[in-house]
Amino acid sequence: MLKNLTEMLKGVLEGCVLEIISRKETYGYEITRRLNALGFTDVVEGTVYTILVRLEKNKLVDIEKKPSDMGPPRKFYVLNDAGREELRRFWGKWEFVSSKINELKEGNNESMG
Amino acid sequence: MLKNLTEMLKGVLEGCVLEIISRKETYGYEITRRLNALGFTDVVEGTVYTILVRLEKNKLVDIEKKPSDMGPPRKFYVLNDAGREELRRFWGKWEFVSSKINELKEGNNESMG
DNA sequence: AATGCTATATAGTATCACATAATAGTGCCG
DNA sequence: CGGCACTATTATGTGATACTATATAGCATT
Repeated sequence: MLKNLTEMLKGVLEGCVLEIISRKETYGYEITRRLNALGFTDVVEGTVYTILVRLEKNKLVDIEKKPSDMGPPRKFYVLNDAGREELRRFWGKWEFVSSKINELKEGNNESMG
Repeated sequence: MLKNLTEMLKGVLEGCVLEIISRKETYGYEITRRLNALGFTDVVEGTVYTILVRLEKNKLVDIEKKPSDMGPPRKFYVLNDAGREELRRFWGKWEFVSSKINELKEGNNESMG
């Protein structure tokens, strides 16, 4: 698979985590597996947990601890209003940036002087 | 226009600069104007020059200094073989990452367990 | 008791875009 | 001439982010 996507994931991985949480209440370990299944095979738990800590610090999520019969207790995350608004902004940025980059890739040079 | 695209541009701005250089021999100031015209209005010269220094350090470009009748001399950049290969790899990564993110956005969840 | 899977936490690192400022050439206007 | 605007490059330092590496711990199977 493709290697070293690190830099390209900066600024989008947090948005991906927000999107995943928005779908259904979930927790760090499961989010990591979800990202791996998506194709981001090199993303590890440590990376996701730092993002989750950041989301909590920025008050974008509500948290609830629940027992698991598979191992230690899980911390479940749910988007709050601020989180949903942040997710909306993220997709707005993504639409903008990705469309511009694809424009550059396709060679649409009309905007040039 | 959209604000604070900084983090999302990490890992892609260098690729954009490579693509712009691949089109025709050009220099830092002009590349900055090109990116601004593309829509990345907040990108400033300082940012582009740090990228150009990096490209030079990584031996992805050949450089030629030429006089200008508009101001100080210009440093023109041309992709070499390594630069073209790096650009190819960049678009490969971009295709991969952007397709996966769009997949997540559209809600294609088949890949989930 | 050892291994493996599940589950979270955190200190430290590398990389990158960006802020800021300095330097310098050209042309214009007063 | 003096200042301003535009062109053009260089360099120092900062902040944000993904990643590395490690530690801790519950549960199940061997």
